[in-house]
Amino acid sequence: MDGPLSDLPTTHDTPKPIALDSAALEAIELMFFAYRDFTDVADRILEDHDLGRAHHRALYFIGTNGGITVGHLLEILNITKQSLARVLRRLIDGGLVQQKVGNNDRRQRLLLVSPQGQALLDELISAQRALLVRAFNSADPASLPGFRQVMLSIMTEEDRQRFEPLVSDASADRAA
Amino acid sequence: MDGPLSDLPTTHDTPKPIALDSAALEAIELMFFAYRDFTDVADRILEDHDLGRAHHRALYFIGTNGGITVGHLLEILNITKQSLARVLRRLIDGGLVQQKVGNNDRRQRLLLVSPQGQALLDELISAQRALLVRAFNSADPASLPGFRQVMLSIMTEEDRQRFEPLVSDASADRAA
DNA sequence: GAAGATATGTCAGGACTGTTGACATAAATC
DNA sequence: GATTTATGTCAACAGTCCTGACATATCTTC
Repeated sequence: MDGPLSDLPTTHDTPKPIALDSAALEAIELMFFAYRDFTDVADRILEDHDLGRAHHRALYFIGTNGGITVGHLLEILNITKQSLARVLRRLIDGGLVQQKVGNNDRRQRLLLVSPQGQALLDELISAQRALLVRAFNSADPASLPGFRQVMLSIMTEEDRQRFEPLVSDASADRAA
Repeated sequence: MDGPLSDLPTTHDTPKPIALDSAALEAIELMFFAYRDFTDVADRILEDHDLGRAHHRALYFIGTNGGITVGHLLEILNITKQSLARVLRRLIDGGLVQQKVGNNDRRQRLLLVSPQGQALLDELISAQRALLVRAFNSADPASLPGFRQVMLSIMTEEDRQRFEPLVSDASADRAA
């Protein structure tokens, strides 16, 4: 109906289930519109380079995981190697990504972004980061941890673990 | 270059811009993984009915806006009428959606979900709602308003307005 | 060292979803 | 009556994902 902590129209108990349920219904639409507008700022940049979202995703994870293997990238993206191959081909042929034979395992093709690839990636990240910083600034600063916690909770356990190093950082930090 | 109130990484102040900036970088990935896993639960159901995400979106907004016009649906989805036509054709031919001539304007084709369409939509909504309720339960209850506020702030002003009736409810409520 | 497993690449074909451009019809509006 | 609006449709193209099959090079194991 309305806000996440609203209602309590009845007597006294089971206040949470009802509130969570209506909050979840609204959240379905929050996810749709927020994600669409979030990806939109990158899509506009990608258009200028005749690239799609799939190229963006590959470029992003190669850029933030320099030297990543094809297999690991496939695990992150959760697509087939044939799908990735097409995308990777464009990125490599376009000079945005380079390959390097693995050091220990010569079957591996380690992926690296070229300077041009990094330039494009910087542009994409800046645009999305700017959108998010504006959003964070216009929201109550106290909203941030809540946003983060809910987003993490929505993910599968497997995906959530990708963020855990950052989480445990805080607790394991002072051990140094 | 970046955030509206950002940088100046020099002497002593501006602690927030830096924090917001790194939070925004992490949020790029939060958006990617959370949205993917969120859509995944619906995708699995859609597979059983040989429908795609586009059908889900159309069915959803028809179901939650009974009697919506084609034009209004196009505005919400932000796609071309040719794209929608293909999707709508499947939904109508499959008996999930029905059309009705407009009352005031007989050019309009008002869209309505059939009982079967509602059954599928219920299934889809239940699955996503269950995922979100689980997420909300595993997160701190105080996280919810923050999540909502940030998601709203990420959207364009136009999309945010779709939620405003709900927002202003709280402030205009006591007027009754 | 031969056999099997692994990492990667590629060809072929199909499905879904989005786009542009062009045209058609019916009904509202001026 | 002329124009605009709401909707539908045909055609073609692009991007992204999938399945299935096969090929090559390089580990790993017995």
